[in-house]
Amino acid sequence: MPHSLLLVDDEPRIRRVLRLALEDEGYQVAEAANGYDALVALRREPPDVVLLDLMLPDRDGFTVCREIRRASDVPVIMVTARTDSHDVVAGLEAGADDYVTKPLVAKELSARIRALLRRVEPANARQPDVLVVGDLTIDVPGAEVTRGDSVLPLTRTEFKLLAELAGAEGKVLSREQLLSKVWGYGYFGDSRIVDVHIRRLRLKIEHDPASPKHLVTARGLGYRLVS
Amino acid sequence: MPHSLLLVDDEPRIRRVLRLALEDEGYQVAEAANGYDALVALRREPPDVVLLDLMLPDRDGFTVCREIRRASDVPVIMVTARTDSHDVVAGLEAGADDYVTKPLVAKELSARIRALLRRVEPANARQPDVLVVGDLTIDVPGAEVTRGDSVLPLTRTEFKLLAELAGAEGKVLSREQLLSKVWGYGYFGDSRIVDVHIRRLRLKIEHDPASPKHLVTARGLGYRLVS
DNA sequence: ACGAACATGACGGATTCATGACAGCCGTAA
DNA sequence: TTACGGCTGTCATGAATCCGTCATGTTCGT
Repeated sequence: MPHSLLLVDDEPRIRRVLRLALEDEGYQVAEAANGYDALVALRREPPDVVLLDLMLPDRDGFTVCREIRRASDVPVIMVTARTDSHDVVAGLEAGADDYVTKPLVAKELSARIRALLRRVEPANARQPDVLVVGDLTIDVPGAEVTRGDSVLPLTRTEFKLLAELAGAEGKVLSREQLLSKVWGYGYFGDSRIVDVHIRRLRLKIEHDPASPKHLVTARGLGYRLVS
Repeated sequence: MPHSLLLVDDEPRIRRVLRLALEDEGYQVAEAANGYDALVALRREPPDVVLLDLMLPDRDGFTVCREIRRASDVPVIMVTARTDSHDVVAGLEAGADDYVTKPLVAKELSARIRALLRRVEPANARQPDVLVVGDLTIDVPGAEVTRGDSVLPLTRTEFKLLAELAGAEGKVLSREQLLSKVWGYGYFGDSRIVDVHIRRLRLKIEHDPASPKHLVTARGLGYRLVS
């Protein structure tokens, strides 16, 4: 899913130029023409980053930035024609994360947005890395697989294999794909080793390993995990 | 406690000017004259922010930045005379958080450092001071572990190890991760040392050290602390 | 029915970890 | 200063178990 930006500037022409450039970089762009609209848009549809011009018709950008900060932690980049160092300091003190001056190069703005997102994302991406397939619960960071409340005693290779298959649930993964993901790219042994570990996995996770219901063979293609 | 900066620049004169200006702003400044020294200083005494010049005698700043990123998440601000937008993009892509051009105004640099710290600090400060795992209470600032109302006599290394594992409760930490967190990045001995200290910890915190219930080994992966 | 692809079971070598012992180091107390 | 005790890193050993390979049996698609 693309990252969303909120572009706040009163000049329709500048908005249009920036929007096109940023959409070209793969962002989804919303617009606001003044501080009030910006705050409304911010609350209605929180973007990943706000691009804020300093000169706005209703109130100046510093004030808007402080008001944004009161309501949200969203990253703010000030985009303005005022190159004075004093303004930079004021902008950053008002709570902005970055301050770039017009005329600006789209690539640079995009790079700054990425840098900021790179810094902010991990805090938001606090989703527990737990996969659920059928009655199996796969705790990736904990390297543990549970069914009901019993822990399945998987070995390292078995766990990695299962985790890969579960991460692509329903999709067929070829032996080669599994080899490179589980065993690493520098492996030159027989790809039949996958079969053996699949079997060992089946013995542990299938109710009837002889006729697997979850860890299914895709003859001639590879294997597939279904719930 | 003041924030610490690592200033990487080959020009002694520039270092002196920046150091004075930044100390004036209340920062504690360490210096490195080249990329190698920077990496050494980084692992010996991790700063809160790195200020990195692009032109260094041994290797260029982009490379140094990437090498820093491989070992650490520390905020990096590139400080350089090269104003070309292409360099800005390259610097940010190399993992830098910000890019400012000389000649620079101390107040602006300071404001950018503050903005960056403002963004980064909360992520680091999210670790609570007292961790509770099972019947153990781990007082991190007090460096004390209690069970019930008796204090467990842990050594410094044992305590750090336990604190790291408790901070990532339930997650498997590899020997390498533990080595870098407990022993520091600059340790090149046998990683089996982790095993030995794990054992010593078990003798002190497990009721039956021969079959550990809390400090569990994840064969082939590392260790994990569970309640 | 045939060949190819996969399943199955077994085996030996290789990893991996637990455990106990030991020497160097450091700070403390005498 | 010296002696001492506790902490740390290293090592050797042994046991557990994991992994890759192979030989053989079975199934599937054509």
